[in-house]
Amino acid sequence: MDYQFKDIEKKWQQFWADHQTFKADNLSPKPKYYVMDMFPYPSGAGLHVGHPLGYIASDIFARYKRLKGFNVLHPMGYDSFGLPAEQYAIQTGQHPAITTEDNIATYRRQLDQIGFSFDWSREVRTSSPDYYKWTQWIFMELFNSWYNKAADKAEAITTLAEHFEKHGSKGINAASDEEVLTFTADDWKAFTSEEQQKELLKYRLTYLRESTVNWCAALGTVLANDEVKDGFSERGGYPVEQKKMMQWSMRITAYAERLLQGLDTIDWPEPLKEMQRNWIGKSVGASVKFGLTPTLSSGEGANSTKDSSSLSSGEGWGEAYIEVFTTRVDTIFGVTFVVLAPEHELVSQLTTPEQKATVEAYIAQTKKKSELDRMADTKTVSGAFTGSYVLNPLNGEKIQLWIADYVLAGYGTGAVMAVPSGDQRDYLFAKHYNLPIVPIMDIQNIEVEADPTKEGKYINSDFINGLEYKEATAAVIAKLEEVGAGKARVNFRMRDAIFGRQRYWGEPVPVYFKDNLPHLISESELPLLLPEVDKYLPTESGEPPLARAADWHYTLSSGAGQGEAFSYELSTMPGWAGSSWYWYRYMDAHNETEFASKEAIEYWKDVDLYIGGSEHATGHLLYSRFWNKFLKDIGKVVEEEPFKKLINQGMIQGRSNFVYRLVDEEGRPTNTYVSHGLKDQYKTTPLHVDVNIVTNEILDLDKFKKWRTEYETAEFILENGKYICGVEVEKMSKSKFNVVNPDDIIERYGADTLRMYEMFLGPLEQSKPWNTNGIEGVFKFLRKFWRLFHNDQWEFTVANEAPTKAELKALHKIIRKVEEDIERFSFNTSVSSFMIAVNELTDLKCNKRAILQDMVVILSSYAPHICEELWVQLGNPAGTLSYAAYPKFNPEYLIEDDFAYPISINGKTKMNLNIPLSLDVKDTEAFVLANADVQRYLDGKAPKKVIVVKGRIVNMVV
RNA sequence: GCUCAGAUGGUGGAACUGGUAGACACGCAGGACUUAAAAUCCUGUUCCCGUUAAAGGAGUGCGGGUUCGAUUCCCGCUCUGAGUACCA
Repeated sequence: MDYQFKDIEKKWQQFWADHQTFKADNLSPKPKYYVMDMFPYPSGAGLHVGHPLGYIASDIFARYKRLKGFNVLHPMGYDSFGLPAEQYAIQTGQHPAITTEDNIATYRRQLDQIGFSFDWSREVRTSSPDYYKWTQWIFMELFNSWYNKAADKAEAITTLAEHFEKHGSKGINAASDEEVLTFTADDWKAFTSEEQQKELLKYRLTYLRESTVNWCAALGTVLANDEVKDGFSERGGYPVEQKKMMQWSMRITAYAERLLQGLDTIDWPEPLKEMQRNWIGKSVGASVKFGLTPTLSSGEGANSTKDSSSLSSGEGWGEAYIEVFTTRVDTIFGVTFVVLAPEHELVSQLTTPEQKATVEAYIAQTKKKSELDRMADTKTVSGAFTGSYVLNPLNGEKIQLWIADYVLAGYGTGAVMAVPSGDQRDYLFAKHYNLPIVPIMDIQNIEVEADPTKEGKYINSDFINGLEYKEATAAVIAKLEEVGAGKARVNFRMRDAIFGRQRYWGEPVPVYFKDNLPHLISESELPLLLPEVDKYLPTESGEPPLARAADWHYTLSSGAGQGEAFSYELSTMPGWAGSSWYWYRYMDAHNETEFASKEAIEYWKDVDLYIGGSEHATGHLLYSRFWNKFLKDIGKVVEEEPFKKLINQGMIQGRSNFVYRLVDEEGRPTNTYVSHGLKDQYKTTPLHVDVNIVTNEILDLDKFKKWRTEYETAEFILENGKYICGVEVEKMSKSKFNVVNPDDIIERYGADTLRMYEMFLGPLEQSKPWNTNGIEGVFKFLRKFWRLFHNDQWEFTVANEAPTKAELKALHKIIRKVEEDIERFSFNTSVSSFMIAVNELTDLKCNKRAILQDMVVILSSYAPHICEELWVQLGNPAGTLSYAAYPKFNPEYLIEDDFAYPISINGKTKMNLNIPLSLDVKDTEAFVLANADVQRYLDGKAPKKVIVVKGRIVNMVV
């Protein structure tokens, strides 16, 4: 029979499902291999042809690894909490769980059609209670932990409480809030239980505190930094403003250094690592305290962070100071002013009465500027003098204190020491306000701009004069430490991640409030189920949707306060909560007593290959690494990094087609459409046309007329009897009529063709537009492959004779090629090689079992359905192909007796010459020179030089 | 501005450590089969000049360099895409 892909594919998909062919075993003597895809959010639109690209690549890899003898874990699930289902619920009143369920069904149907070798018995859904029970459990573990910097790991919060009990706050080096108390053991014991809890909260790895958040009014929720792009929400593009709110946060900054270091140990694309490094933003420098002047302290408006009374002590600096962060502490003698962010908390106190009006006007002006304006307008210099002065801690020099919006409140200490000779922003500021600029390097050129050089020797710099950069930095830091005015410090740009969302469709936070303090519910009460609500909107008083849940309160089953009803936390967890640990759930998806068993985790360990898009660089991929490190610290998992190797598949863009509608003199649209090549001779407007009625840019006129009623009577101006459409690459979207659905492709060509064509399109990592033109080539290839096994009457016919040398050569070439290609994720080149191999075997009229059976195994990772069918027809038991052995490459079959050397003169190839490979370099040269054609090219002259690279090339210089 | 990735026929792309540029496929042109069409098969297809065939020249974004030899390595530039942005 001819190649009937529909019957074949249906049959084998059914077989795999019925026999659970791809179920992975948690106990196996085989080496493990874990191949995972970024699980999808099941949107209402279903899959388009771009979505499965990465899944196909990972599936080929997973199937290949099975053939190579690995026990492969290749699971799939759904990231099913999220905003779109909730937005839909708000509009229609439909419960998000129902839409989510429907969407998952669509996704599953579409995925099944493509023939993936997923182990569906391990499917996870983040919105399912038996899954989010464990997300809540991890949250509780984080709440119960603090980060001990001395041990460089997370520890149980009880160890911190014990330390406070014994030693007070002394000797604790922890990741914590900024304002923690200093107290003795006796102080601690004297604290009320609430006071103790309040203090512990400042150390917990997930904590509640008043913080400035990205508030998106249109979405009614806060957003994490990575969910905000240029002042607008990443989803929906709504404006985002800064707002102070009581919020749950994750103390990811505790792990900043480990997150940075870990990047060097994993095999990820360099650009992606770079993005994470930038996001973490480590800078090494020093913090320096600029003391407030005593003159000021006795005057109006003086105050300090600690204790203003000590200012009169005459120390000059000491208790009252401005702290700055700098990466160039060596330039401290070039400081000519200090600048605070306008939002700095000490600004109002440090403004003198004379400057009050100016400063307040400036603050009002900067407040008006939106975040966007402030970013866009980096050229204009603006600021205001506070009237106050600070003292340089190393030479006591009196320095003006300014405010300016080029200093950001959220970075470092919100204050900078300005060195106009070395920093361009400080330079412009100094020029604009006529502040002094002092050179500090002998070779510095500061005539037109700042010169940040580290070369040369210091001048105007007190005790470091004449020194070089390295020794000067060390000397300054030593001196600062000696006088107690500063120390070496590392600063990170990364902030703690906001962990609450004022939304409905997310994991409830397992916390209730008693005396205004958060408490965990008991572990036995997990999962804390998402309650039913009448509407999915915030309440009239602005509380999150969960406040609408009737009768939703926490009651203590025992102890103090028993029977009393406490209110639950009303915000839910953000979208990234469920995706920050899901690879562990796949290891042991149905465990009811743990998130995954110890045995399962110790067997599977980590993800060997993770494939997904680069858009998750600073979100999911960073949070996942953070949670993984935490779980490692508390002894629940074994690897420091969760994803050993990661590959970003490129985005599949849309390829839009256009028709050109003629417009008349007055600019009114007509009913006539001009072909692309002639459109410049007319006045036209381009209109998107459905790419599914266009083939090789030629418009199907009948389909076009039927497409929409307005085109029913359309007329055309054709070129060469055809209507040619215009082309443009855009995002794939419904409104551009360029969406290609995999279902349609499978209907016409089958899943095997789709799989191979998606790979054939180009390198996996590269972004490229989808173009269905060309899919015929892959389809023809599969038919040609099928034909190798069949005679002219389409009867299955294979011969048992021994293969010829040529046949073995064709086979072993492809055995090696595909192996090499898959190992380096170059799937597109494999497809070409398969075509070459089948073309060769077709030319050789090869139908020998010894060749074809191995071909079936090699091709089966790419085109599994057709191969299963042929495998069985070859007489093998059904279902054994997936676990067959990849054929062994034998280099002997590729050994050649001679080689057609390209003979070139001065690097230009002139001819080819067959020369036995048994000849050595010298004999080869003689062989070439003896050739009559070569002599003709040389025109009788002897070449100056002859280069012979054995088995590659002969080059003659004349 | 900074960082990264990329630029090869009409199109998607190949050429792995410097060694025959354009594999493989699409498209296009011509042919076979057919009453015809579809399907299938065969031949050609980087460009220029020339043409029965040949022979010749140019050629991997642009300009230089290293080398017997460069799509590949080095320097400078242009363009495209992505990320990031007053980070002290």
